[in-house]
Amino acid sequence: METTFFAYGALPLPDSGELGETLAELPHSEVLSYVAGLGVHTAAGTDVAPVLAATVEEVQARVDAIGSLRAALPFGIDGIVIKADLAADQREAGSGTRAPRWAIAYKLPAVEKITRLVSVEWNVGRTGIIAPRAVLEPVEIDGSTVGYATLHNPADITRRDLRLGDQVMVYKAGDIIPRIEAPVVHLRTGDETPIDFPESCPQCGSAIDTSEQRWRCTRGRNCRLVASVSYAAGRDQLDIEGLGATRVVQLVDAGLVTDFADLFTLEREQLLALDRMGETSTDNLLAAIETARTRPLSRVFCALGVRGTGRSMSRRIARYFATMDRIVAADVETLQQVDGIGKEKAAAVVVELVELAPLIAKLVAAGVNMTEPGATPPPEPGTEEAAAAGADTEAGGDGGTGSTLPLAGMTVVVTGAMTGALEKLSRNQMNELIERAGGKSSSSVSQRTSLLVAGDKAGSKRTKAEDLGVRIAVPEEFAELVGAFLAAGENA
DNA sequence: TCGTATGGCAACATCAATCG
DNA sequence: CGATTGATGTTGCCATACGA
Repeated sequence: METTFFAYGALPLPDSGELGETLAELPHSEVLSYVAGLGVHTAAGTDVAPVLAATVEEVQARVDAIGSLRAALPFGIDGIVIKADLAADQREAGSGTRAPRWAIAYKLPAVEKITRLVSVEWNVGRTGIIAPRAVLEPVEIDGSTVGYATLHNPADITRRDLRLGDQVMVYKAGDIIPRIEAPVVHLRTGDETPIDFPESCPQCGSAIDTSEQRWRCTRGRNCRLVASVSYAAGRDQLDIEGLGATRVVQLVDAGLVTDFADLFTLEREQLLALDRMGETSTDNLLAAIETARTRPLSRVFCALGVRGTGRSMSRRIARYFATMDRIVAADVETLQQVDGIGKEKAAAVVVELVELAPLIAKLVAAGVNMTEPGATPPPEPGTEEAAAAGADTEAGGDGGTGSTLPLAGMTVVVTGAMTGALEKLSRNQMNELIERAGGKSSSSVSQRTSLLVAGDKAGSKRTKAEDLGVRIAVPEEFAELVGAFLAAGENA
């Protein structure tokens, strides 16, 4: 079958040089003309070509015109996009995390069909949320066969007074996701029955927390191990290719995985023993897991599945704290420094991180990366020590010249045997490294010490640091913290 | 107090890779 | 070679917490 596409924009490749800059400055209309000039199809050659509109009235007129042309078009449309033409306007509007704010869709009404609501299933998600899903008598809508539709939550069912056996209006929201619009009340026969709500978690039988609109199993993320692990392996988290739902179920059933940290200690023979896991799949999966070990902190943190922290929030948190240690050590006040975290979310995060401590420890033990590349942590809060160290003239806030150094304002003590990237460094070289990174090195632990780098066989200094509550880092973490300065020192 | 950004979820078709 | 599996793209809706 011959396929056609219409270009709706153009983006430069990273190395397109001058063209990249030109494209970024061109009004959208001219970008499209340019693309059309290259011989690429655009909507310009159709009956619903883009037009420049200067007023809201003109926009409305064009929307109406296109709407009335819809049925006669040789292709399907679900709406009309209204865009800011000038590059400067687009920049000013910017983008949210989902879509640009300078382009907005006017949606035409979707095509509807009537079918029967057969039953309702209750699915438990990775967070323990119990979501109702309607089972429909299959019906063809706009090229695909619809058999299910989400009902969101119990209140939604009540609000719309849905009953089993009802004839319901179904459409595809955005021409994609099936959705029940409403029951067709006048088609009722009297044989319809109420929809039963679950009284205990359909997954594990535990109690249900009904205090919010979305009901949750009281065991939360622990209710559905399979869902938690799948989420952790997902594209926006650890991105482990080849680990789909079926594989996860197998691993859990075989008892090989009790949390997602177990993925990192899987052995080849264990995987080969699973159904439909041959040599190729096994080796690919193992390689994917190895890669996952080095994902940035933002993704590892996201994989934990702390409620209210998805992709965006996890990135902000990781950038702010730079290491997992710092995130875990953060109190409610510190967490609120992160954009988008207020009182409630901060408290929830603290509580969940306590629960997750064993899992995090397990991940650390498995060698999973716990740092965010390129992120510089803020100066330690509770800065009496830092202030006393006298190195925080720039921490006051007016300047900021030296504040980009990772150890700015910190007093650091080294003890024990270094490992990893720092293995070959003498104590003196370590001290140099600390100072290059903006810190002050010292040889004894006191109240004024901000960080103790403790290697193997660390002794009394470590004990003292623990007593005083001084932050302790293993050499590997420290190496991450000062990575850039490490390379510089080696060459010198 | 209210507008809004974000998280979380859901349905389906389609294609490529791999297993048995 | 047929069957199984995973990956992917697409977007509306809802609830909630943030933050001005």
